[in-house]
Amino acid sequence: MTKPTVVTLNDLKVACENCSLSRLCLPMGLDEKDVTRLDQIINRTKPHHRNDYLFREGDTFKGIYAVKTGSIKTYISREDGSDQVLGFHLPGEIIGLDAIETGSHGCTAKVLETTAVCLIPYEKLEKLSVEIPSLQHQMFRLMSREITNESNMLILLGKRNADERLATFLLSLSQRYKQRGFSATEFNLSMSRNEIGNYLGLAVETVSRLFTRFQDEGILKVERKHIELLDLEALKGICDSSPRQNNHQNSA
Amino acid sequence: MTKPTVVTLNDLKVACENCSLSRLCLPMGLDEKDVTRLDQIINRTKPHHRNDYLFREGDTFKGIYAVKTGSIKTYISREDGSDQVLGFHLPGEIIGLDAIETGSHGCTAKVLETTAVCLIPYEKLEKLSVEIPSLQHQMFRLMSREITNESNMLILLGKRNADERLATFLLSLSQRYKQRGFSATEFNLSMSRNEIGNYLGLAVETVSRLFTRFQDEGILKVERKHIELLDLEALKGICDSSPRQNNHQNSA
DNA sequence: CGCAATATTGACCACTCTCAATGAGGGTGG
DNA sequence: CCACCCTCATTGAGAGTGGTCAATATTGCG
Repeated sequence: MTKPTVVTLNDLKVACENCSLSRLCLPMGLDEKDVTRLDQIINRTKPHHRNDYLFREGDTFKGIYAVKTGSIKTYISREDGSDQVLGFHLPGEIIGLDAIETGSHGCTAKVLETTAVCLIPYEKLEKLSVEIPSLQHQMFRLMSREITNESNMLILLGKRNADERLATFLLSLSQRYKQRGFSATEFNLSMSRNEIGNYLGLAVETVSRLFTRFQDEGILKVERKHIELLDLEALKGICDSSPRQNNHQNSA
Repeated sequence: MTKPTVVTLNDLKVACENCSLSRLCLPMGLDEKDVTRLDQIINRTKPHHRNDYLFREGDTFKGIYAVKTGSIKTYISREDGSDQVLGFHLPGEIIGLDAIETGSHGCTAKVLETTAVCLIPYEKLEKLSVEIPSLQHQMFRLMSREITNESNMLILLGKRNADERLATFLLSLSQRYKQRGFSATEFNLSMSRNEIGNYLGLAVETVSRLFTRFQDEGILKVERKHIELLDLEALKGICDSSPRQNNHQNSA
């Protein structure tokens, strides 16, 4: 059974500061030798700049990326030119796990601001996972976490109104920054209003209006990219409000 | 790199007919001895009946379930009593991968109709994956696939109108049944209208109205649980229609 | 047989999208 | 260094999709 230790993506985040997955595994029982082996397969890449692509839809899958600093968005394009933003990826987070199955990327990863990433070649990672059981264990957990994250997103998009979506989104950013040692209440939004709206299934205008309203209500202060969360409790309250529809499908 | 073979969940589905994961691995290079080992760790359980629980939110994670026959829904409950259906799981599909990380289930799995499942104890599976590299490989693919599936769902909920959601849902069922060797155009809906609506982020009434309209338009014929898809091309056409909102967030 | 759960249908309305115009930065080039 | 432009953000007005409420089948189960 997986031990419910507190060790998870958090630790990976710390690890990534050193452009290494080492600390991801250390607490799982990896010895120094194994850590070194893991470090050795990781490619350090030079910093990427705004609008660079880490990979595009259809690209051959080379490996997974760990964000060191900066931020990345992943999205899928449709033929008609419309996009769907799948996620924003902050330092310490992993990108590309969805490409393992098919061997090619199903989405595009675009750099939002100057960003440093590590590339972990998948073939080597898989081989190493066979040799280092605790690495395999951690990989399973990482992917499991990803599935859980997406499930949470499904709830947000399926049942939440605009207020709840934006509040949830802001709290998510807050928490993720906090875990990384940054301020939980003051940070910069590296993505545009349009990208936020796209991600949350809302029109840009709705996002903009909500920012204005939340600000009027004293919940936050926002000035272009800079945002300050003044009342986290209020935001949490918004997230917990009653769902848009009270489905009674728990019948049978 | 993962080889883009056609071997994937499909094969697992066939495998599950024998209440075994064996055939999942056979094409990946497992020899007979390994297959036997895999078979040995799988628990065959007696059939479950409508409204039984495979597991509930908070239950300790014992292992993943493979659906042999029947169907399962997974959902998350909120304090206020409302639910969010996360998915419907047909024969050959896997449930519970999201619980690996935390060691306890984050959602509830409820039986929709008389259903047979296999329980694959996770600890044993993980150990075996270390010893059988191609099993580990397949596990990674399985989880990756799950992530991709959920991403697709995000698009559906984020950008699609009611017509597109229902059409996509029906085609998904169609395809999954087809892969299992059942009819792609005629099957029974084991879930209620309410559960469909909940899953798709729509009100029950909307689902009901859409069924009626699709029927009037000659796209399908539906009688309570029984459904017949008369015009698959029309359904596909509905899925490909223009998105609800034409976001231009692919600016930068 | 009767009640409860499910499904269907109609009327109404609210949330959020769409369309449109304006404002505010940020970058580029003269 | 300023003018211009282009993108992004904000704000307003109107419309439409789909949710809510309610009444009525329909079915299935005890």
